[in-house]
Amino acid sequence: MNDDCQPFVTDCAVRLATDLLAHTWDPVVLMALRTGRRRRIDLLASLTGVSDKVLSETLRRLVSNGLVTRITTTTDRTVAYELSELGGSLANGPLAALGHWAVEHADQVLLAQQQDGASASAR
Amino acid sequence: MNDDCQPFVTDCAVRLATDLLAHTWDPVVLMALRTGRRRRIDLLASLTGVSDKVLSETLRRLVSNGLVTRITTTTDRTVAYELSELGGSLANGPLAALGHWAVEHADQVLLAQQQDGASASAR
DNA sequence: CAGTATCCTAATCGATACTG
DNA sequence: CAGTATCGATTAGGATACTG
Repeated sequence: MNDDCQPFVTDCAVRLATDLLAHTWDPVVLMALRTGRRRRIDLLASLTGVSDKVLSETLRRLVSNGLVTRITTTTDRTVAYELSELGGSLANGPLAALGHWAVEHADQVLLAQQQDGASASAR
Repeated sequence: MNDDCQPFVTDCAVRLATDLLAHTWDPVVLMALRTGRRRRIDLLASLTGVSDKVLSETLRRLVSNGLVTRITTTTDRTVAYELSELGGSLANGPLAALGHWAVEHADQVLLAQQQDGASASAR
């Protein structure tokens, strides 16, 4: 897939993971599903900013990648999504770590961006 | 920036981090810089698949976000890039964790993708 | 409700050529 | 060497309307 990446395994492997999270809403949906099974409409309501279409694409992609399981209840015909074991290991491990990092360092990132913007407009 | 995200802080905060890594080569360059200061042309050679232009954009963006520092040696006029403290905390922390996760779970992801592809083409 | 189909805009990425 | 400019192809994402 990205076999042409490079030298140390993890340098290249990280591409596999970041590709999994590359689409804007993939990581957000994974985070949202950490608390348990959710229905499509619940996700649509709780994730401000996702469009109907994009959420569909996101869910389909997450299912395709084996991170999320689509559950059809035969009794009342409802559909729900939940993290697979694989998805859970990603969401509760590295993804959560990324979230914590973001919380701790957000101010530094925003500061750097502002400074850059300021110096750029000063040119 | 993405203040309109949502309920639990980390659900939204993760967007800040994934946005930082959203562009294909951002995480790869960060990983490559973990081993120390590198010159632009070295990166271009060691990262198979990056185009000249995209590497430039990537480096500029990483510098803008405060993750990478651009170093100009006044003596011999060379230019090099290295991780900032902020970038190091990301690359050696959560990003490395993501790399390890990818190494351990790559086969599962690829398997899921293949199965999905197989069932999709069987329809 | 879940999910798909269309249309449209903006942004990425690659290739190539060019400047300091 | 570092870095920018331009063109073209591809794609992501939003809005909206429609089907099972």
